[in-house]
Parts: sequence; C-alpha cells; structure tokens
Amino acid sequence: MPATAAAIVANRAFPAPLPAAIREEEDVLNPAAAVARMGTVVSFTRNAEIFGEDEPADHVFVVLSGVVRICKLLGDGRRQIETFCLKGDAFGWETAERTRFSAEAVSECRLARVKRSLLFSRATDDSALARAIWNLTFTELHRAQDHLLLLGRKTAQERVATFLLDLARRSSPVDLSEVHLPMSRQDIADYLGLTIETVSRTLTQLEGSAAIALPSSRCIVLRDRNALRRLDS
Amino acid sequence: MPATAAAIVANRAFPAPLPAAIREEEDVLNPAAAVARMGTVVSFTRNAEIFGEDEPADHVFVVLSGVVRICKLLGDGRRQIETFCLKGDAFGWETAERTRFSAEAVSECRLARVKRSLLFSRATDDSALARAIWNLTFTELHRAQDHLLLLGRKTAQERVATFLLDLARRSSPVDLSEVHLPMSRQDIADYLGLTIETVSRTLTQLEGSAAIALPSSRCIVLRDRNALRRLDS
DNA sequence: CGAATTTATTGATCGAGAGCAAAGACCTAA
DNA sequence: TTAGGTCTTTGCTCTCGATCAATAAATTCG
Repeated sequence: MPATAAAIVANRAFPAPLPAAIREEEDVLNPAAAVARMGTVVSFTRNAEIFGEDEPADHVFVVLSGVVRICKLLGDGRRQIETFCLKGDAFGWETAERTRFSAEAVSECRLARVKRSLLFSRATDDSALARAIWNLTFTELHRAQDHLLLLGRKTAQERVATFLLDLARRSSPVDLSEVHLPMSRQDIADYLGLTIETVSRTLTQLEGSAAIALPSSRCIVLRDRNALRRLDS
Repeated sequence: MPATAAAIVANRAFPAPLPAAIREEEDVLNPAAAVARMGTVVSFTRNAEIFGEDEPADHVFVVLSGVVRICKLLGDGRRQIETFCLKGDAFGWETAERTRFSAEAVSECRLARVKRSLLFSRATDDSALARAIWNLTFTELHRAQDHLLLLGRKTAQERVATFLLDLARRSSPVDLSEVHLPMSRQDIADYLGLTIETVSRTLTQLEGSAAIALPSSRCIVLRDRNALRRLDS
C-alpha cells in the first residue's frame, strides 16, 4: 500500500510552490509527502512532549527525521506505547476535537506540522489527497492490528523477534543487518507489553541462541534472520 | 464521531432508489448507511466463514443484524480476535488486494455486502462518501488502539470489566443493565488475550464482589457499573 | 422427552514473566 | 580524569494467569 499512496501523491498537481526545507526531503517520505508539503517544519528535543493526552487536536504531523512515540497512560504509572513513528509516518489523526494519546520525541526530531482544518478542507475538493489520507490512516490500522496479535497471543521471545524484524524493515530500505535502536529498553517494554527486565533477558537469550548480537545496548546485529522469522511466525 | 458521520450521511443526495430490504433498517445504522445502501443483503449462519485469511479482498461489509468476529490465527492454534462487529459496524476494509484476517459469524447474521471497486470509485467523486469511509476506518483504529492498551497493560479483571462495559454500551442505546453475550467464552478469551478458564474465573470473581450477576452463562447483569468503571480506569 | 455432545465452571498445579535488589555499563559534566 | 547520574543487565523470588483434570450446565439430536 505504500506503492498505491506513492502513486496517488505522484499524480497530484500542486498549486503552491513547496517550502524549500520540506521539498529537499521529499523523496524520503513519499506516502506522506502530499500531507507534509502543506505544513511547516517544527523541531523537538529528546523526550519533549509534542502533544499531551486530551488536548485540542488541531494538527497532524509527519515525521521528517527522528523517532516519535505515541502513548497512553493508565491511572497508575502503567504506560502503553501504541506505536513508534519513523521517517515518513504520519500521526495525530483524530475524528474528535481532543487527542486520545500523547506524542513524545524519542530522539531529536523534525516534523512537518499541518493544520487539520486546512488538510480536511482541501481533501474535500481533492480526492487524491483524500485517498492519501485514507491510506495513511489505514496503514496505522494495519500496524495496530498486527500489534494486537503480538500483545494478545505472543510470548516474550516472539514479541522481541517481531519487534526487531519490524524495526529493521522500517528503518532501512536495504536489508542491513545492523539495526540502531533509537529508543530505551523502557520504551521497548512499554511497546511490547513487557518489563524492561524481560526485554533485557530476552535479548540476552536471543544472543545466546546466536539469532542476534549486541555490540552495544543501542545496536543490534541480526545474525540469523530466519531464526527470528521462525519466532515471528 | 458517530455524530459527524451521521451528519455527512444525512446531507448526501442518493442517485439510485434504495433496495427495500436495506432501507427499512436504515435508521439503526446511521454511520454506515451510505455504504450499506450500495450493497446487497447476504445472510450467514452461526460460525459460518464470511471470508478467510489471505483471500481476494473484493467486498466491504456492514452488519445489519447479528455479530461478526474478525480474527487472526498464529501458526499453531493460537487465535486473536481483533474485534467483534455489531449492528452498524463495517468491516473488510483493505488497501491490499488480499484479506489480512478472517471474518466469521458469531451468531446468525445479515450483512450488506458492497463491492470495493464500486465503493471506491464512487468515493472519488463523492467527498461526503469518502469522508464517511474515512470516519468508519478511523472508528476501527480507535477501537484497535483501546484494545491495544487492554492487551498490553491490563489485568484479567480489568480486561473483563472493560469488555463488559464496552459491549453493554455498543449493544444498546439505552443503559440497560442486562447484557446478552452473543459469543462463547472461547471467543471472549481470544478477544481479551486470556484463556476460557481465566475468563470464567474472573466472571465468578466479579459476581462474588457484587459487580455483576450471572443469571445464565450468556446473560450478564451489570449490578455495579461504578465498580466496573473503577477497574476499566 | 432423555441420551449425547458441546460449553462452562471449579479445583489443583505449574511456569512465564513480574517485581525487587544489586551490580555493571554508559553518559555527562566539572 | 573522576564523580554523579542514568540506563541496562543479571540474580532471586513471587504471582498471575496458563495448563491439566474433573464436574456441572447447557444445547443438540434421536
């Protein structure tokens, strides 16, 4: 479906000249380019809050660089990270007027910020844009559905293996075996529905079974993708 | 957001006369009515497969009556129910050409079946329809995100309480305290990421703490909604 | 209607992952 | 460079929910 969205975006005629800062990065975020192009660039430092839970939902964002986590908190400290947004991902879609989760910068990041009202009013006259928005939303739904299966039915090893393969696939177009982890163990744990200790132990186990190597805590080498895929099932 | 979708639907001008069988039920499924109206009625018996995993995705469905489960299987027997679709819910949205899960009738049910190609080609010229489709998709995303939090971070009691309140809310517009469970314990377990035994035990516990009553296995009386809401948090 | 079969409940035990604690690795700053 | 953080790993114990097993209730069918 990235292909479909990209095609739609490519076929659009753009009325206004592109802001230079965005145009130069256009190639790297095809599916969301039509949306990003309508926005302005904003930057956030590590751990900065982009928006909080239950705030007015006025903007949609597209990641230009860096990583963002989308999370929900439960009364007590418990936190669930719904998804990590990487370069080219869009977030902040809402039908209601208030946000249902918070968004925070995992690493330094640059985002394109687009006014929701502008986006949706343009989409009314521009069916290609409407379709692009639908595709982006749908991609999110797919991700959430896969995440659901992982949280409901997979073991710790399966969860970690799935996570690593997914991150590797999304981080780099080529199948590089060395993967950089932009997020902390706590972030990974809150994404996978585990504790930091279990994430750490599981990584050690996978290293023991030669599926991965851990040259440093934020760098993982996928040594045996098939072993991981077997766990991913 | 049902209000938004309903408003959009109400404002549409419909070119073709409505099939009588669908028109008579129109009032009960406002948000999805615009979609349902374009389809034909099909019926399924209990446990019948509506479509399987990885089949051509040619149709979108709207539930007219009965309940449908959307599920995914993991190599071995493990099953995750992504969602239960009740009257007025739409399912079968895909961007790819193949389905990513299966859909089965939980109870006898009647559905409106709509050709995807027709739906999307009409949406190109009809921005209100496009918006209605986006809203329906987005409602699914919301549901999946709440489900994610439940599976990742909630205890068995919290999961069951959340499920009961959600089902009660969706089953009936008025706050009826008696809720009929259309699905088996196995279905509930596979939705909540638990086992049938744990679901059963948890219901017994909730009965013990006077939060609910269980006159029969498929009928639940919500005796203390606040106690349940406290668990739902 | 009662026998057969499926579905739900309850009990007893087990184990994956949580929780707690301590040690080790890694940053950052002075 | 060292001192003071933070983040990660590892060990030990405990708990919640899974698993195995046996009834009990509900449904189906002859």
